[in-house]
Amino acid sequence: MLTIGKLGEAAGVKVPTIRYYEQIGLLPEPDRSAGNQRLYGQSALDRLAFIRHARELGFPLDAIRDLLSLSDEPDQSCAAADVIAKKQLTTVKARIVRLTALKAELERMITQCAQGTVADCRVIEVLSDHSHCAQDHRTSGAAE
Amino acid sequence: MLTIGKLGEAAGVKVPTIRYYEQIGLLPEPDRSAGNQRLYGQSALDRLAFIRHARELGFPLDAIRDLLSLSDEPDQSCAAADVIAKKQLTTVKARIVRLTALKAELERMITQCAQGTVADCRVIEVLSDHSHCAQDHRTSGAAE
DNA sequence: TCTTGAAGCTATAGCTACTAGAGACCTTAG
DNA sequence: CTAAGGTCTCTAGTAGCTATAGCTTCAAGA
Repeated sequence: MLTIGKLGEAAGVKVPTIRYYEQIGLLPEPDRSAGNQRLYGQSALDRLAFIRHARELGFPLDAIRDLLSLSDEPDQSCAAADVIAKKQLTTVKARIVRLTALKAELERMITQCAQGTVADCRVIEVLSDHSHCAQDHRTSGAAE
Repeated sequence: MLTIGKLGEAAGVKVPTIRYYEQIGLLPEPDRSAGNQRLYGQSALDRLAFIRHARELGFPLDAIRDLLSLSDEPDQSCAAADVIAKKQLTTVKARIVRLTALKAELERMITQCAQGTVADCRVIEVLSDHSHCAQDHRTSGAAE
């Protein structure tokens, strides 16, 4: 049996986050010790690792909730989980495109900065005037 | 003179967002009409466009606040602006590395999903068990 | 056995960067 | 003059945590 601290350590999740996941119903309420402290078994560790891993993959908690409900009912089709993963892949691809454009823009700004005064600073100038943009980075969604 | 709606349209920023920026001190309090409505001039438009542009490049509002205060004093060195931009570039680069690993992982998951039941669905399995990961995507910070 | 310090508990508030809603008021086109 | 739509303030909500306060419990050393 693991205390919440050990569980967090094992799964790589901070203690308040575990309590938060319990609060929003992602993790079931665990058994308690005689002194009211949470005690976790292997299944909680697996579930938490699942959640953490999905978070790392960029899944929002709602999608994770769906995935967990799928795995809680193993007779269901995997198509639903596949749909979720594909949706995430689309999001991730879009973010990469977006960030790559931002990177180019930032690099351009920085290399052109002559280290003089603010009056002729490229960083400020580029930010002030959209016409300086090498690419139109207004088109692919929010910057995050 | 522009009303808040026209200003938002001109800068590509939603009206509540403008009021929010004013509230947190990013935009100065504008003059008001006889009927208490905000009226903006060119300088507000410039400033708002700057903010929006910096947001699009992923700068957090705190960094934008710093950049704005720098641009208010054009005789200073622009080294500080350079530092802010470089920090942002580092963040963006890290996110790209991270998201690229996630993309590979999701693609692998999807191709391996046999479209059967959840019991043999790799999507669930891969997310449950870190050892299935093609790359270690644990190393480069939070998923956002 | 006692004690001390870490770890746990609940509850509440705060964070970023907005967004949405309620209900009243102002402005402008027809 | 009226009606529609823009604007006003204020509050609360969003995601996904993180931090704080003030308390209790647990494990290890003296």
